Amino acid sequence: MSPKYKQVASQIEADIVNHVYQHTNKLLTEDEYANKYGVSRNTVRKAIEILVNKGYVYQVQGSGVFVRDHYNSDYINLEKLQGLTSDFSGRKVETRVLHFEQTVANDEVAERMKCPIGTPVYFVKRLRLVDDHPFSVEDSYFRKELVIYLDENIVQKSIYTYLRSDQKLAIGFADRVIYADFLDSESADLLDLNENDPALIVDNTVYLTNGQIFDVSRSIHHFKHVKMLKVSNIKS
Amino acid sequence: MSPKYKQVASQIEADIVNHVYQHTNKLLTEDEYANKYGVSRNTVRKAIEILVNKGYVYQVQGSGVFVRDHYNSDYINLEKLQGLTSDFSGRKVETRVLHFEQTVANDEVAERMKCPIGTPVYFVKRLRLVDDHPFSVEDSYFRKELVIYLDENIVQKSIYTYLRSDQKLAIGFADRVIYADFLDSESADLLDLNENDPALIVDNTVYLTNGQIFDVSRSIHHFKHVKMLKVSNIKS
DNA sequence: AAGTGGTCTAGACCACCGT
DNA sequence: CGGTGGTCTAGACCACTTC
Repeated sequence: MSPKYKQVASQIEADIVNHVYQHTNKLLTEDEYANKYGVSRNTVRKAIEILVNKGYVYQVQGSGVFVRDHYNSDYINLEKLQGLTSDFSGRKVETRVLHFEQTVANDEVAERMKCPIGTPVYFVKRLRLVDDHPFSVEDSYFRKELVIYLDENIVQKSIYTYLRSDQKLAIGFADRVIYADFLDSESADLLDLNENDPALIVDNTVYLTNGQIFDVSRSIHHFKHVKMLKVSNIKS
Repeated sequence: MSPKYKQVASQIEADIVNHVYQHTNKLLTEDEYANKYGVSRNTVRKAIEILVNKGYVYQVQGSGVFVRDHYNSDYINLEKLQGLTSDFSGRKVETRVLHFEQTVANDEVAERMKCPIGTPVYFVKRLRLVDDHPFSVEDSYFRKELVIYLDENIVQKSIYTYLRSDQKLAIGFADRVIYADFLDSESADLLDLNENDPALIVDNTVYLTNGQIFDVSRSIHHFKHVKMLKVSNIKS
């Protein structure tokens, strides 16, 4: 049972997607939603806050909440963390596992994971495709003591759904560092590009709620097909 | 007079920066802050939310709020929108205006600004340096009807501080699209790189609170010196 | 069982927008 | 001036962690 503010957010989001507010681009007032859904105004405000962060709407004090042009389905939204499938809903998203093994952290991985060299880890190399175009190559390492079990079947699907639901892993937060570099020859082959083309790279570090790092990954993206989007409000 | 929750956030932030919580990495409880500052618990929660978004702390239900390793001064934090000076506090940040003119939107700018071709705009080209290293080249366009006035002196300093304080412009929100591409030869010269090296590019679109676009810019970053950071929590 | 963060309410008052 | 979002309160109850 998800909390009320998320339910309200989903309902309003569905309305937006279905162009309910098309005429004026203006949402109902907070009081109106509070009545409509039988919740308090603060709950409505938390719901709207989610939509603001997802880039669906913007708020104007004294005036109302308005629908924005929202970039649909062409960008990786840095606000959402659920993975490609939700960013590219309606498009064909495919994952190929290129390599899966149980190994130990070398010096570079140990540094990124802040763990000793030689710590047991799972290594997964995957190629992601969107609409049959190679999209990104991802190298992931999972700390074995923390994820307990992983195999090639699980890795083929959504690793995070499995870790969260089946393993009950308490995932806390993640850092992503975004930068550009020359494309290496191996990734170039996989992405159908040339060595030394530009590459858009994301280094991802995922922490448990207790602050331990259990997953680091590096995604090398196809520079022609991948753009990231960040929506900002001028507050906080 | 800024709202209470921002004041509380600043105080706690100062405590964190001054290593007040170093021993345990644990903040006070929400009730303790509520008492300490004479505010309600919800106000404390809004304050902590800001710190979470800035990547200073993370929350664990039933346990407490904990200080994180925070990346200081090496990355552009995508959460903050205040510009380079605040990201690289303590380092030398320099801006050189390469070009300033009053002109009209061509088809590409008109498309990005969603305005008619021929709309009067200010064009500014600037080179940014950090610690004497070329950092990025930025082309900006401002819609003349909306910013009213701009000149070479203002453009040398913080354009946004001027627009906000002096022009009382109601800036609402901004989109940033991040991608990689080949470096063009002009930018390569300015950044002290070679043509066709990788480039990390950010297309920025800034809206007024009424939804109008008044500024678009494209920043071409030095791929060796620039990394962007996004901190995410596993909620919303 | 006690401590602590997460959700939710009902209501008050302020700040800003528009007519 | 009325409408609408922004801030703030005091208190209740739930969910999870820790002991």
